[in-house]
Amino acid sequence: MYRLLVVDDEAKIREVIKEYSEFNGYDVTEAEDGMTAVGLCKLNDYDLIIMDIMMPKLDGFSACKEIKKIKDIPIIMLSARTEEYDKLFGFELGIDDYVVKPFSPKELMARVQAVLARHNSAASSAPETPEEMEFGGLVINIAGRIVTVDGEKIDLTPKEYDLLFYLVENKNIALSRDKLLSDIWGYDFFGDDRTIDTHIKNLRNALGPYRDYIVTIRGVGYKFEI
Amino acid sequence: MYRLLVVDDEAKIREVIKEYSEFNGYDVTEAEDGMTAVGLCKLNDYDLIIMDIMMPKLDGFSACKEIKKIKDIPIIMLSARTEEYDKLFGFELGIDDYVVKPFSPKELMARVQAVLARHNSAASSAPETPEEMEFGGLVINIAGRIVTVDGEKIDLTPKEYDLLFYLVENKNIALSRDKLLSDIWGYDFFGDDRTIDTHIKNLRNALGPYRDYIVTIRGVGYKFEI
DNA sequence: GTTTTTTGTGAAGACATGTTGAAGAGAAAA
DNA sequence: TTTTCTCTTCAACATGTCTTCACAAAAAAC
Repeated sequence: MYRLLVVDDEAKIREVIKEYSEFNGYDVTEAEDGMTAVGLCKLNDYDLIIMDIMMPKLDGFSACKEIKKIKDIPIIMLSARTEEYDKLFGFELGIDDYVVKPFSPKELMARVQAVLARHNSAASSAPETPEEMEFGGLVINIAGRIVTVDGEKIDLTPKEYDLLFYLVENKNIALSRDKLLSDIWGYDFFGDDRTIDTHIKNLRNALGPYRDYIVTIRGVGYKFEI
Repeated sequence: MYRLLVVDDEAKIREVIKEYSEFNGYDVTEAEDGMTAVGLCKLNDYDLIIMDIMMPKLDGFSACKEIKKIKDIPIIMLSARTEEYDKLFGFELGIDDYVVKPFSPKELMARVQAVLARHNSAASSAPETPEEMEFGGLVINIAGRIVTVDGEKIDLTPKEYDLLFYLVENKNIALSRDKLLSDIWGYDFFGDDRTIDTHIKNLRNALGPYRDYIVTIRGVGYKFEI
């Protein structure tokens, strides 16, 4: 049975979350401020923490920071504030998901389930993504971020590797420049579309005999075709 | 404009919800029991239902069950009872959100908005878009933008592909040149109608044995007939 | 059957897009 | 700070694509 820690200063919110969580078979502990939450984490083990940002004594971000120092427990943040800034800031601290108030219990539960599943599959030795991907003589070692061409290791810059990996992950799917930019560079990148072209060029050159795996789709973008 | 159905036996509650909803730009229909609500749902379309649990004739849970059989309308439940049992049951029946009385109208409105947004994005972002469309030996791979004729891949220019895809998407529908132009080329295209004819010609040639799927409708335009 | 209207087709110029090398800006490492 | 590596932008070039046009062919109207 999974153990959840629910941290919020509003009793009503805690109660709703607790009831839904218990219905879903989770064991719930409540805490009403960040300080208490940190203390509880020192002494007990939890599988997941659902925590509000705005709290007395110790806010959610600070509490998150402290907890992450002690143990690697997945954290879902609650917030009434929708500003992007919070999200970014939070994610850097290792937050696993983010739910904006008012949320529906159903949605929250779905996220809890997703985060737990993600964490478990990562911890257990049954990864969804294989260690390596092979396409003829092109081998991508994911854990090591190493790419070999006919057994020979090739040098790729970080962006080149990310681009290759993304293309391969979505092989046989036409990917627009827009999508590539927002998914690899991030939605906050406001540069030129054509940057991709240059990286594609460099990547193709690096792939040598396998350069043709990367297919241009005129008027759209690129795809990895196998 | 969104249409809400408010179901509660207390006129005062209905009135409050109606007032706030209309202020927020929603169109509201009232019903005072579950039986009436089910009847209304059979005959009308609503975007969201706000329903009390405790009602005469047919309680909220039973009504919810009945309505879900008919149509997939998001439902927000109201309840004065905080017992677990209520929530559990509701959860299983596919309730989208849950508000405990006494609630603040502001909170309820926020939830209405959230549920509507979620439902809409879910509906629009996950339509039944098959991976492939087949018409005899003509296969269109949508994700990869690849068209094969009797297993053989054919080369299509961007416009040719877009045109084919649009025709197929609207198969058996007569499409005027005007409509084709504005929907494929964009409303800001001020060129010649006859441009389409040339593309149709090229597309037909590319389709080889399946060229006759594209039918000319004299005086109007073209259609994909299957 | 002839004329008129509409569509089919091939060719060619105009246009748009992708490729590429180079260079400077920027970030990371020394 | 300096050096090195990476990323981004730019512009010239090559190539592919689109649009237009003129005429042929077909269908409809007279």
